[in-house]
Amino acid sequence: MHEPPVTARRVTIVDVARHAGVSTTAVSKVLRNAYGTSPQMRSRVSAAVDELGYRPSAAARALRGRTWTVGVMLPDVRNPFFADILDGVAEHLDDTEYQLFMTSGCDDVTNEARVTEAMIDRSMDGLVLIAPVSAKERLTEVARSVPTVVVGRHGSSPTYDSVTDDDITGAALVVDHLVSLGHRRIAHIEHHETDPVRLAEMPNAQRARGYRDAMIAHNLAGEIDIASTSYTQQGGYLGARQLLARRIRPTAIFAGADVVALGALEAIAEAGLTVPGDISLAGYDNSALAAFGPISLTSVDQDGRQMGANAARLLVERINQRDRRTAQVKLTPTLVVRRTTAAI
Amino acid sequence: MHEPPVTARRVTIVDVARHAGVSTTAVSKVLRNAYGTSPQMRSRVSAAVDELGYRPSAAARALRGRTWTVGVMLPDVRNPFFADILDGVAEHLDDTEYQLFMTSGCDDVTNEARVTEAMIDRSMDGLVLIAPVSAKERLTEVARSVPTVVVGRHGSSPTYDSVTDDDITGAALVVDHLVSLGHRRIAHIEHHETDPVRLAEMPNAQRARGYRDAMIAHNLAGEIDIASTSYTQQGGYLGARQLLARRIRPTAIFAGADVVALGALEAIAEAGLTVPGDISLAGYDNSALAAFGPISLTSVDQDGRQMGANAARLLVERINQRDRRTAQVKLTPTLVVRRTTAAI
DNA sequence: AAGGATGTGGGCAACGTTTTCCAAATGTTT
DNA sequence: AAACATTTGGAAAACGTTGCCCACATCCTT
Repeated sequence: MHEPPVTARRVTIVDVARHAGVSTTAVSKVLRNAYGTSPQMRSRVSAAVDELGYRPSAAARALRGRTWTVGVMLPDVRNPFFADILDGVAEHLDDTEYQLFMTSGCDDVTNEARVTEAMIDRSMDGLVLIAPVSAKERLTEVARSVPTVVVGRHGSSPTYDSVTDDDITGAALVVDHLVSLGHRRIAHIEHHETDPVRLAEMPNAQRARGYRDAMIAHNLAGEIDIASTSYTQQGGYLGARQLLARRIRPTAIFAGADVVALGALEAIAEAGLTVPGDISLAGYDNSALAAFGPISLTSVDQDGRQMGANAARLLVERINQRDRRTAQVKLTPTLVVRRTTAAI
Repeated sequence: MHEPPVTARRVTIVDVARHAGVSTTAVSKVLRNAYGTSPQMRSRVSAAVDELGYRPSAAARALRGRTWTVGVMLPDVRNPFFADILDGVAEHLDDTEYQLFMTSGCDDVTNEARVTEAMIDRSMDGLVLIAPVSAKERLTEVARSVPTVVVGRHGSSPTYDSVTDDDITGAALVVDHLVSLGHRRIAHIEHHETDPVRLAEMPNAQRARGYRDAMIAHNLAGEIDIASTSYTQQGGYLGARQLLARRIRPTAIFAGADVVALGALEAIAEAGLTVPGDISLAGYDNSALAAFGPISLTSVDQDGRQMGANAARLLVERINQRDRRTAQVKLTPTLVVRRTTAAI
């Protein structure tokens, strides 16, 4: 099928003004409900807007001030935890004029730079960066040119707000739970990290630290056993294989993320062992996967929705008041016990 | 004396022009490598651009021409199949100047309207609409004002291109497979649909039709049995319960989507039956869930990546040539046999 | 009744690009 | 050497908003 392009010219503020018999200034004022408009004019302009089906050009607005657009940088759409955060952001933003756009697949520093640049180029009013891996200076720089909230990365900055989960507490919850079930040989699969800043700021590093601290607190320093791979299903598989090959096998594994636990599940099944009969397993994130019946994974719940909502709130606040002090919101996780952990 | 402003002013094309000692026109030409620039000028301008770290304002560009932005409307980030499509789009677009932004959570007509409006307001150069539910007239209207590709919806339009999977063939693949295993009582769980246009265009309706046609082709018209619920886990659960309550139980269930199969799995387990011992089960989409070891679901693979890549290709083509005829790309699915289907 | 406050509406200059034009310089053909 | 074609670079007008002004009309004080 085919149809010649009908070049329907866009309805502009000028058309509305002419149609209502007022100036463009007047229309603009009504649209933004600015000071200096009589009820009579307001209704005339509104009528014209409706009749003509006028919509303001965000592009033109961008040149003057706001675009009513906020960008969310997502490392990976496939991670359901990020989807929770997104829900929270979206929910909060639904009550406002802002429209949310997101990007995905920013797994490295180069991509992150490209995406943040792209968002700044498009004059977005605010940015939410979820679990960014860029250098701190880079983030600080970005936040200097546009209001920014960083989610899921510890540490404070003079230019951006941040929202995190208390990963140290979360890890401790898991260890406490396993210890209370009688476990002592509790191993951990972590995401490998060497860079000092990232060791301090990335959630994975905090979880590993929380695990260590909690083990020590339970007088189990000697039982600390960490497989250092990555926060992927593959990483979980490999990590679990490492741990299962130990001379004395752990009786419980704390995987740093739910996807890691999934990979571990495969490795455990492959080794002919059962969960939680032979070995207990806990994850982190309480994603939909963890809740899924046949899997039913004990996991730490971060309430991503809440994190997202907080991020959106902070962002809107900062857009409206750029010079207010930065804030750090830290939420407390909870443990959701399911069927992959049991008494020894 | 006043202090200099804290926020560094943006570097504009004027700054570059001054720094290079040429006109803004010249800079613009070099940037877009337009006709009428000497090699000497090109190098001077490029040097100035680099030295000043200049980046063109997409906002300003939008007012004149392209924004180099394409928008992808995603119904739901949580559906991993959509993520595959997204990967395909992103992969293809990475080779171009275009930046991709997406929205999610457009589950109804109102939201879809809001999102498409928002994308048009922001002068995006092109739109990819994934499995939209809006009325066809609405989509046609949108496509009239901006190049648009619709993914996952059958039927052709004079204004937009479309990319689909051949759902009828896909459904037939499942039926053929089950018949070859000796099954005759093969039931189907569909997403309920009444609207005539949607009945013709939505993938779910096509799958139901493919199921019916294939059954008839195998002389099994009398065995056709459909539970009409929805493409959700809950829908799968309820649908399977309906089917299991039949006087003569089906020996195989073809679920219209992987999530539906998951729900069905729960219902089957609840009824004290095993898969594939008592009953065979197949899904559609070959999502990561289907591939996941413990589940290992037989499913139809749509190659979302390929669909996305095609969509991106068509979109860029149309952006560059708005009056070319619309095209419909239909891809052939394949069956991935796993452990939920077995001989009777 | 004069003066000042307040309310109401519009003119106009940005904002940062792109895109015609157009002029000058240079090259090529008679 | 004149006429014409091509190349090179710039001036200036959009594009659709917003926000700072200013002008005028009312209304309220003294």
